Amino acid sequence: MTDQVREAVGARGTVEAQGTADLRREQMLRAALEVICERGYPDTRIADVAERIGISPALVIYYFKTKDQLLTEAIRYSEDTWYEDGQRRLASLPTAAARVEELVAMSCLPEADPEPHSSWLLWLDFWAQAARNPEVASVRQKSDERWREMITSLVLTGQEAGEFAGVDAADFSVALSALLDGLAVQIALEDRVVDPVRAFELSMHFAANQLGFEWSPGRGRPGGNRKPRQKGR
Amino acid sequence: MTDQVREAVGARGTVEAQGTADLRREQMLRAALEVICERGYPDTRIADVAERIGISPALVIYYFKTKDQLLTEAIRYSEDTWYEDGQRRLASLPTAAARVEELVAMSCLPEADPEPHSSWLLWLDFWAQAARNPEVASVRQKSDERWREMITSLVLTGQEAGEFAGVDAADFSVALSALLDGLAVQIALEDRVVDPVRAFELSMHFAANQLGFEWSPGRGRPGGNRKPRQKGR
DNA sequence: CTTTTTAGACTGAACATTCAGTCAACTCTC
DNA sequence: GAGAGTTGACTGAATGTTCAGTCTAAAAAG
Repeated sequence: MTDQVREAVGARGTVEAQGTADLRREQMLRAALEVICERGYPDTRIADVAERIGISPALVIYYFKTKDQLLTEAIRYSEDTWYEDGQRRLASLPTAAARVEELVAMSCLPEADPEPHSSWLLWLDFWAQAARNPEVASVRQKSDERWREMITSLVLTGQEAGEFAGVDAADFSVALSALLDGLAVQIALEDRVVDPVRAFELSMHFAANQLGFEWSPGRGRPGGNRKPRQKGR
Repeated sequence: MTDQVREAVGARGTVEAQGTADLRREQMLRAALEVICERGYPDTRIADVAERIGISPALVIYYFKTKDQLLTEAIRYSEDTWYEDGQRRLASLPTAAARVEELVAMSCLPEADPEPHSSWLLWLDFWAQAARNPEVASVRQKSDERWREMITSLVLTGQEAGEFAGVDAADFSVALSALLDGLAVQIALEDRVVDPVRAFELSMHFAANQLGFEWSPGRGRPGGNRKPRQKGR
């Protein structure tokens, strides 16, 4: 066991039965995601991710047979953790409206996200890559369906509870997810007129309007219990 | 004057005072856009665009000092022609509602577009590139503002004419453009559940709802006077 | 009107670099 | 000592860019 690996084990809380191999893999996946965010998917070199964790490039190939596999798995990893994180967050909220709010916030407010380095920039590379790389395309398809189903079932339970009006849940999920995607582009690209808060409020107005519940900004959400928003890129 | 260039002059209708140099440039820009659509921005080689018009790679560099400049200008060219095409289309329509419909159609329905090879895939590469390439970023910013202003002024004139309700035009333009962008992603990536027609109708419902005008599908638009939609990719 | 010059368009071949992937050896740990 | 983990050195292919010219058409000179 290398010093670096032992160090990593010591640092992380949830370790247990994960072998050193699995640890290394995850370490590399995280590093890969960081590099992708910084340099972009196509310009990510295996030397970069190796350097980031202080190992030889050859070792990256030892774990992932090819560069393509590394990047593909990194994307998958990112999507999975993002999704799991989302589910965890929603689970703890009482009302459907609150869950909608959280969901929209997840997609709009860059609240110095913790573990998963899911910058919005990742999305852009992700989409561009999905256009030609079938492997990535299938990851995206699955991920998108998951996301839409999350919205759909959220709407349905809200309707059953009498919180929401009777719109078509499937249509709404397509519309909301598209709206959020489009806003995410602007946020990622730091558009002058579409800042995160505006995107958030705009999305919430749309949701509240469509689903027929009351919502007004400032209810703790933006500028509330969250860490201060990071500046610059 | 080369045979190829002479040929090009003969082939095009609107030539006039465009020197052979300008012709060549445009020819290369078009070729570049085609290659970008096929292979993706980062995988576009100057050899590809050279081969496509039967010239030497060196000539491409002769016109555009670097590969980066070629690609950047290609993007700019694409955006400009798309915008001009849009303006032309809208200008000929009588009512504001019809113009909104056309605008949404431009963004959703892949109607075997004519001159500008503006596939939706281009958008994705465009965004991804804008994230790190400042030159591309400024092109996108300008292009996006233009697009939003197009919507805004369209809404304003519609309101003055009494066609539309009194929503905030700026907010609406942000929302609609984001919605269209998000749907464009799904269309470009050929999502199973978000086909162009559904995206079109969904967007129109949103617009009609927000702007307060009547709209129902099937009024000539999808499957109407347009060329049949192309299949596959 | 003919010859010479010039300038722009264009090319083939080389150059230089970057990088993914290979390999043989070395080093831990069990 | 066996096998997983790890590395430095290397290679081979791809590809952007340079360069030294060639070719052609028009301008200038005679």
